[in-house]
Amino acid sequence: MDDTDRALLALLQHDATLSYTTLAGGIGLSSAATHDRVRKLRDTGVIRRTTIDVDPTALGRPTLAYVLLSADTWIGDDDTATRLRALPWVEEAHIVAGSASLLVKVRTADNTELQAVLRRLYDIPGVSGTQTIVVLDTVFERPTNPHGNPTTHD
Amino acid sequence: MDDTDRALLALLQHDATLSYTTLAGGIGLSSAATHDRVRKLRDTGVIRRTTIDVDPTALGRPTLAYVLLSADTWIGDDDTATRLRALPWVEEAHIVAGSASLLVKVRTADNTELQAVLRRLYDIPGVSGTQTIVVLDTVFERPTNPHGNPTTHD
DNA sequence: CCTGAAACAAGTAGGTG
DNA sequence: CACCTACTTGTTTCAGG
Repeated sequence: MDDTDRALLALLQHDATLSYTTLAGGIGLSSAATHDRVRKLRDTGVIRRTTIDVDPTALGRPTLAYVLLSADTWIGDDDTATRLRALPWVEEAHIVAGSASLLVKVRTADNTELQAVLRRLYDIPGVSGTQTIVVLDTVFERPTNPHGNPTTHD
Repeated sequence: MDDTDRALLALLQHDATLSYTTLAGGIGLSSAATHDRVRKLRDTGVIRRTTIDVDPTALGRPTLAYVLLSADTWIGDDDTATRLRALPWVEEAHIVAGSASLLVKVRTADNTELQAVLRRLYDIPGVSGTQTIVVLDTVFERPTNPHGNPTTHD
């Protein structure tokens, strides 16, 4: 993982349809060497997958909310994870420190559907309460920055 | 946007390197028709871009936290957005309802770096306080589900 | 890491219900 | 209008150095 790899990752994050020839031009290498590096990044798991970024509004889910789940038992187990995965509105689930146990990211069609999802979250065994943070507007969402932390060199 | 489009989106979310021939086989259409549909999904903005999913740990940012920013003035303006964008640790920023004004997703190398980012967030004009939710473990992160809400047909 | 060639996919054109 | 088959252009991928 050198600077060339990081440059490659940045280019591919921005547009993964770029040809190896174009990528090669961007980093000053031959197309074959570029190909080799990308293959290695895939094989080592740095690149987890090539995917598409879909507009949630176009999919009928313009409403976004973060829900903090409180629990009276441990809900960081596999069963809870399985139940959360079964809910198509849940995009992320994290075990968190603090008074809540779990943080989930939820996308729904509207507030009515959000309410229905909250009800389903309550139905998960161990869940004793929810605190919902409704997103009014998303300022930006972007991929993890591959470049070294700028302040490291201060 | 019919079921065929949604099936296409689901396939591409899972693996955007699939050839049109393979995609075509998955949805029972010719390669050219598949190509046409994908082009339309791109042109209409349903597919925002093709990108790679990079492991944040491999990029040296294994620590994840959500930070709620309180403000004593309005911080939903362009200047605040620009300042947040300038911080490479900030992956998402949302204007939220409730006592906080802004919710930001932050990835850092460790807790020390997280602390440094919090300090920078405080430096944004109008920010009067932060509440940090540290993620101990990510259960899952996945793309927006393209399929119709299962409970719609209940 | 490079050059170069073979296998393959993307993208285009023209035609059908 | 969405789909098909057939073709051209360009890209991926793999030798060998």
